[in-house]
Amino acid sequence: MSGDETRWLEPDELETWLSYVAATSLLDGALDRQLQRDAGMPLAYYQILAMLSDAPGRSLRMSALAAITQSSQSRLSHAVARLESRGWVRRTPCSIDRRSTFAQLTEEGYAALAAAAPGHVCAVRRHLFDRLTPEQVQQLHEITRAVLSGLGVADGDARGMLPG
Amino acid sequence: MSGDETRWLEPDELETWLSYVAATSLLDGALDRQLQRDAGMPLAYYQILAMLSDAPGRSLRMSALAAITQSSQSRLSHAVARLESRGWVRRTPCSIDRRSTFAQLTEEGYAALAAAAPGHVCAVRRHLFDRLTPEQVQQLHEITRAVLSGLGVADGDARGMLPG
DNA sequence: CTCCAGTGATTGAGAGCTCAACTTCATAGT
DNA sequence: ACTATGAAGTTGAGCTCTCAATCACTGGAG
Repeated sequence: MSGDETRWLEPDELETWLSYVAATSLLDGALDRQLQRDAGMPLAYYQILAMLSDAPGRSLRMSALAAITQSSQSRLSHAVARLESRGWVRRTPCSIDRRSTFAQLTEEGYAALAAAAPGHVCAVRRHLFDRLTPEQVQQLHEITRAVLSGLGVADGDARGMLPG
Repeated sequence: MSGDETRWLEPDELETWLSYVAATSLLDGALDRQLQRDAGMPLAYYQILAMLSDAPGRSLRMSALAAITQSSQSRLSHAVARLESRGWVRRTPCSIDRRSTFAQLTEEGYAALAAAAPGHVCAVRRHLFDRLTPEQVQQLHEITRAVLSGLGVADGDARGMLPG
């Protein structure tokens, strides 16, 4: 903490960083707004429903669901409570380990996801994949994998997005 | 809206997308937590202070500040109100156009930014740039530029990050 | 001059998130 | 069996963000 040896960003790194911040926050905002407007749910809820729909029995332990959605347990607990109040998710206790709770997608939840999916995927295409060459998609994958490995995440943790 | 011609994501696109979502949300969370812990401010506030510090007179119109921080006017207004209550920003009316308001960084605000900057830049390095090759930095810049152009943003809008 | 559409900014309500407790339960050590 | 440690999940308070409504002002059009 003594001495001033901070390595500031190089000009090209700074440009990249500012561009990254702008792009990710705008992309996030655009997807969030699209889903909120057309499906009445924020992006975070869509991701929860999508992960559940892809799990065996459309059901997962809360802690597993938190892990694959990059969410804290507290955040997930609040979110599932709200999803449950809409009838999209049902919570059931686990008989093996009575600390655990399973979150299961209801039929209504599945229907809401299925209704939201086309518009969402279309928005992801329009804003991201339609703008990139196949090489850039590959590069982006490598880059995000590198970042993830630095944040202590094993690759291939997250699965599924399509309902079906 | 009739017919089911949704173009779902290809397997490699899906992989990339999931990896992207995980990486960006974790990176965002890590930077936010670092700043909140070490400097008592969220990332969004740091970005506001940083943009102000780089402006002539350390001062910008609210609408200009909103634009370069990718923030809605409402969000910025709330944020600046909170920053003002901490003494980090001062609001002054514009005499030319009396609808406008200038936000100016105070000395205390500059000091808070200067104190926060080393830790923040270090975290950006650790989590992002230290994990990428120079080619990947270049690729990331191209990719984010492509995304920005699709969201109606002219490049080079945002400037500055370092205090000084 | 008067009216009016549009811009800059603020406000309040409500939704969602974070952080720090706290409860309940499992398990390893003694 | 008894205790300690830690994991799973929930809760409440406080903070930030979004959305819609609103206020104040500007710049024309008639």
